Amino acid sequence: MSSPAQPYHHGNLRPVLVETAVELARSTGPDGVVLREVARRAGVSHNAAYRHFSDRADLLSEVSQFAMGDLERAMVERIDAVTTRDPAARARERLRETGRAYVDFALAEPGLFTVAFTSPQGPAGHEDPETLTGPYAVLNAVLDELVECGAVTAERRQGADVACWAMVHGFAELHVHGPLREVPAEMRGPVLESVLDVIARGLFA
Amino acid sequence: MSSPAQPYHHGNLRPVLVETAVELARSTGPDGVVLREVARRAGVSHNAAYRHFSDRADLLSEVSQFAMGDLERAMVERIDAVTTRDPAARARERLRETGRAYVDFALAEPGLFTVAFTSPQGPAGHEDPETLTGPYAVLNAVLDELVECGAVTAERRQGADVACWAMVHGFAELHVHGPLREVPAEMRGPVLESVLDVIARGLFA
DNA sequence: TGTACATCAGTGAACGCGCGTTCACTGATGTAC
DNA sequence: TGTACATCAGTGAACGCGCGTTCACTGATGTAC
Repeated sequence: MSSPAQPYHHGNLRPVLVETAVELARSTGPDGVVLREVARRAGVSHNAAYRHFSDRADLLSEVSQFAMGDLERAMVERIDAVTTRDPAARARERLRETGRAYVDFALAEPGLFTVAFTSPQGPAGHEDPETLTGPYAVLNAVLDELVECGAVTAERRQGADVACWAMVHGFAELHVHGPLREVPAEMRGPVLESVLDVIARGLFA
Repeated sequence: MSSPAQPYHHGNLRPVLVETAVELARSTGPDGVVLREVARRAGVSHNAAYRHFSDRADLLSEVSQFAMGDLERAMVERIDAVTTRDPAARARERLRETGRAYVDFALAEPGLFTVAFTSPQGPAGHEDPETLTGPYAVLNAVLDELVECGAVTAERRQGADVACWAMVHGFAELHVHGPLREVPAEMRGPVLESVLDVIARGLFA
């Protein structure tokens, strides 16, 4: 009547492997996503994974997609929490919060942030705009709001997406992997705000 | 009288190893800097390198420093080539050229750019400002010029260095390793210019 | 309801890879006397 | 000028690592009849 502690058929292995790999990525980055270690932690033989993923790159790409989704969720959550009433002020604040959320995620979850940008399939910005998803789509939606409420002119909307993205991505990279990685945490916040000020002055009418 | 083709004592091995490692980094990035391959290409046994470097990380750090110097040289060269007469316009153009040179280097030499930002010793921005060198110092000097000629206020000078750096670094990262890496080359230039416009409007009085 | 059998999802053993690093050694060089 | 000897800068062989991946296999499941 009692089933063995570890039945031969796991029954739910694929999602468990992804989850385990995500945890590994969280703590050790892309290089930490080692097939044999994932299997070990899932309590399964090291090549059981090959029933669910064609190879390590396949699993890693799954992890990467999850991480990108996590970043997107973090951004959306923070953007939606903005309570400013005035539409233009609200849109401006939502843009700021987009940037803060991006950087905060990178600094809080450097492993996931790194894996999110590791060897994904293709470009994020060249599919049919209708079907855009992910952080880039979120940013674009916020920028479109700014145009709609007149805070950003149509002309300045051109290239604004890449400008915003590059700014926060660069800020994050410099602090996560780059030469600013030793900058104490309490200094980062104020500097980020002044960086966001530069973007704001550069974009808003 | 004739010396053998390969004398036992190389006589100049250390710089040759660094040079070889730099070429390897240029074509294949940090992971391509493999001790045994460096030695192979230098025509020397694979552990001769241990007479000159304590380990692979030591050699790689040398390569990283060279690459950072290369980036700096590229920036200085381009900045010095600006011929604009009017001091304020000249300073503004020098800042733009700083950004263009940074991004151009990253895209032309992705391997060196990557290795330059790979595991260097410490932060670039926390030594005594007097002794600052490298790309960050070059940027700071250009920004100081802008303050001197009144194009940037002292208040806006605060954080301007990180803003500029983050912007071009992020632009470069997104295009070299990131989701924009498939963007065709002819589209990058115009987008970079509009990104530099955002910075300019955000900084200049 | 029972049964034969294809298919699915695991297992353990093994391979090959190329690396960084260490060891014991040797050939060449420079210096004290 | 000669010589003994310490030191420097190479050599080739070997080790150990942990990985990704493949192989032949087996236990469990589901389905057609």
